[in-house]
Amino acid sequence: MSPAADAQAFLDRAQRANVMAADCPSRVVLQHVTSRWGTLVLLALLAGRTLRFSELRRRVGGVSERMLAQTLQVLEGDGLISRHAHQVVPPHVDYALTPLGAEAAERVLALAGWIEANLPRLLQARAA
Amino acid sequence: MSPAADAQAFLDRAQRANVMAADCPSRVVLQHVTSRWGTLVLLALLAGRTLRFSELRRRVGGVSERMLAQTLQVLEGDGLISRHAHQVVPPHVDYALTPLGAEAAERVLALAGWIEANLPRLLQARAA
DNA sequence: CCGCATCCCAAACGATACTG
DNA sequence: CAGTATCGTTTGGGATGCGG
Repeated sequence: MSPAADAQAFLDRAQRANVMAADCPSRVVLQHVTSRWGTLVLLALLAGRTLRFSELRRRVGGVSERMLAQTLQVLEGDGLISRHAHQVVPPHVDYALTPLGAEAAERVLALAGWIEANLPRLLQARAA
Repeated sequence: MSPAADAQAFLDRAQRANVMAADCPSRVVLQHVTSRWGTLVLLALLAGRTLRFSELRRRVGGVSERMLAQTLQVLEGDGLISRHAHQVVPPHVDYALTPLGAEAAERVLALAGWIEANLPRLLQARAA
């Protein structure tokens, strides 16, 4: 297959992105955003505007340092989170949502908020 | 602590459910809904109304039999999916969203749809 | 205070084979 | 067709210690 055809195939896939396709790049982003700690980090930053590492760790109940650092790196890699390290002693690093991240976080909030609001219904359904 | 106080504490937690708290039951539901295959199964059923096991397997690209069966059981346990087995040979089992599951799936669609629509921006951000 | 590196265990996952 | 059982591999994720 020619490079031009390769490029066209890539653009076609990118244009009609489909999470149901196993090899669509949108799957990867979806994994990151819906990952165990990814959702909670996005929610914490949506509520808190800009937070330090330790503040995030306190707000996201149960997360370990390792997982928080790793999650932040992944989301930063996707352009959803911005990281700003002040060069001081002791270290001081701020995290915030990018505009892109804020849009994603709002959708996550819609889902998480619905779950919180409907938890009684969900627990009742679970019992049955 | 008295049983009455215990019960009150439980109700308080249930009433103001908070996914940021490590021990909130809403966390469990969030995990299920945002799990790797959970999101895709919900999306497939939202688009397809009612689907058989093998149809779901075909629509959710890359899922194994094992994981699909397990995911369906979990979501059924949460009351988000209904399962109806016709007693015939060969077997015939239909899956569909419950009203509760449809509400959740719509929120998942909002998120997944945003990712699909903004994939070019996301891939560009990733490159930088 | 931040977060990287290492080690290690447990859970998740996929492939295959098998059953009603 | 719709699963279950078993196995082996991969990944997730906690604990600890170190460096900036």
